[in-house]
Amino acid sequence: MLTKRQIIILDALIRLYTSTGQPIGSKTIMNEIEVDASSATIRNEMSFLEKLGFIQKTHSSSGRVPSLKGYRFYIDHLVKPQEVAQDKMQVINEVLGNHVKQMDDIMHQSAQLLSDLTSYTAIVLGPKAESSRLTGFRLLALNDNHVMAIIQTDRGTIENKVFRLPRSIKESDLTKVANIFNHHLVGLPLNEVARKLQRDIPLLIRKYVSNAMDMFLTLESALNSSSEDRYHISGKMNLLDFTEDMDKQKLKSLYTLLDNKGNLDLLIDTMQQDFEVKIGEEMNHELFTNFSLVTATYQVSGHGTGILAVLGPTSMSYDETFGVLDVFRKQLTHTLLNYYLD
Amino acid sequence: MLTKRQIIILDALIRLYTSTGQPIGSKTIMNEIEVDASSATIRNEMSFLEKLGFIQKTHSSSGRVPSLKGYRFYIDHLVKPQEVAQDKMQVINEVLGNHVKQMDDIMHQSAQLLSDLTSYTAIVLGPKAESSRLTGFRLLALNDNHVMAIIQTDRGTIENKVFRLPRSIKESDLTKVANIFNHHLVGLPLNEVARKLQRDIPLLIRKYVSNAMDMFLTLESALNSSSEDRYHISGKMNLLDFTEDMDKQKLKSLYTLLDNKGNLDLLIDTMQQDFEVKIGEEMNHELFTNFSLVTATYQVSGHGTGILAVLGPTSMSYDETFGVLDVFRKQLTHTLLNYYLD
DNA sequence: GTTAGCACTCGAGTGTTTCGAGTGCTAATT
DNA sequence: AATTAGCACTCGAAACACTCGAGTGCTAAC
Repeated sequence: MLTKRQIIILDALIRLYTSTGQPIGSKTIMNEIEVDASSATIRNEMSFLEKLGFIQKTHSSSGRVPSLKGYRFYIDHLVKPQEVAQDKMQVINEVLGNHVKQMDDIMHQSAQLLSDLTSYTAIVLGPKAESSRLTGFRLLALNDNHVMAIIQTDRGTIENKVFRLPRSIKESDLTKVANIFNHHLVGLPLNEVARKLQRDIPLLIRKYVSNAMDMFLTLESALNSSSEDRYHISGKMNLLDFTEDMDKQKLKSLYTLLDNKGNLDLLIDTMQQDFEVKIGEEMNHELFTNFSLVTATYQVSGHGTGILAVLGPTSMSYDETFGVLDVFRKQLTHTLLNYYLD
Repeated sequence: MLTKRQIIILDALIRLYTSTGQPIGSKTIMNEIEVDASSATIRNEMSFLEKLGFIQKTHSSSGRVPSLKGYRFYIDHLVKPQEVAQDKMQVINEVLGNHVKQMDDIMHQSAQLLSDLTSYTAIVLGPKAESSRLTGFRLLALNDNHVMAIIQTDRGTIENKVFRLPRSIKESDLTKVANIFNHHLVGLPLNEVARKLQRDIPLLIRKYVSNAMDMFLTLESALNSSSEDRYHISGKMNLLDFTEDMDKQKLKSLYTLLDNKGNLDLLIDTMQQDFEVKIGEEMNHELFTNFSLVTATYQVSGHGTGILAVLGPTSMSYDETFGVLDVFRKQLTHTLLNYYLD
């Protein structure tokens, strides 16, 4: 168990380190904290904290930096979400309060704002209900060989895909196909829909559409895309400020990973709740050892849960990030409630 | 005017430099070229070439590197498009020959392949006819307050946007609005459509849709997006291999620029023809002084002109890039002709 | 016109030195 | 028993000197 003074020292060390980026020595801490103790005393305490694994040296006579265990302790017990400055609040209110028309715009602007305000990388996931159902399905003949499929869910998502059919199809056949789809698929949860689309439906519509495999592939991608399209990422390049230790090759891998939205699933656990922080090694990915991911969820009652995430250096200012995220989650809940209402 | 020997030396110097990246000395050139001349003679010739501005030193006793003027001369007179290796050809044929279904996929895969094969950054623009016309316009009520607009052009492009209307609108009114759109807009060139959308139409539909400004903004963005959506960029991160001289700040600017497709207009002149190369300063942008942009056009008869571009270091292998681009333009013409045909 | 020969230049790499921030330990102090 | 002043020690960063070699320009001879 840590003594009060040890906690104060650890707290000060982490605050100092996250704001300067430099290893912190005993004198610096002495000048920072209220406690009346000489640098020698603090050195003793630091040596103790090091033995317990909360802090470490970069070389034998250097100051100390927090270790993973140190950060973990800080985040679990010492973080004080920082209040967001008035001017920043105003920007957030303006941007998100503004009556934006499209869901994508809201998400996109949130991500951008979040990365701007934190100077880190922001990832925003739109709200997703646990099991949304298919409520509408339409096929629309655009011309002789182009058809548009429109997929609606009970959560307000609308996806559409245009695809070409191998041969032109009679309008009447198209209607029949649409009817079959409506009859067999509408009302089902999306995962069920995907399954039926692969198994049962091909048999049913074979007589109207001869070579429909392409169509199914496309439709399936439309169903899935709602998952990939949930990710909005912004400020990727802010990470460059924290990658001095990486070589070119690693940088490439890092950005290839971030550019490919499918990979973000690996990073972000969509089943988490409230605030969570993954520090460095906790992300289980070599490339991210020097990064931390702070995630917060937001609820839009009746329309599911979304996620806000900030990816920054392990030595990021957690206080500030927590503060900003907290404001965002509230504002976003509010904005989206309006969005779904009117 | 340059003598034959001087040209041979310039040619060898550029080839050597583009393959090693190091300043080239007289002895190296002596060993490379067929001409029978001592290193001293070559030194004299190099000194002459330097006086004319084709090559330059990096410091007073260094080897020479090509100057902008040198590259220009090389590209205008000496480039020999390199034949593409058999195995690479096969990959190209496989990927582009494969019967891909969506235009976007073709473009996207082309960009990716092009950047893979060159190890530079690839930008691909889909074909665009000089003046495509609006051939179809539909409004589709999805539910009480969501409407989908579908825009078709005579070149096969199909854009669509979903937007919400402030209040629910009668089905019949919607039809009337759609009729007005069809009557006044269909058949016109797209730029004309955009103009009318701003000026004449609002007056006409005012009585059916009270607050339609949002709708127009959205529609306009759909019209324009067909321009932004033409850009497909891949292999951005390959540029990292050629940015050792850039600081973090510049890197950020560079990638912010490339990430924002709207900015690519600045880089790529859509009115050019055949092969063109912009070398370093010729791009008129500080960030690109050490890069070159090689562009090639491809024609899909009756469906317009598209652009292939490769962005790499000024010291890139132009021979290879020209070779690859030439194969691509042919294959892409072929692939797209098929695409439009069936 | 060409070339061998040579003095000269400069960057890259390597080793040396200095400096200061920081530590751990010991002995004296409270 | 906890604290602290004092001091020897450590190590990285920065500054500096030295060497090496690839390359040049110039001159004089071919």
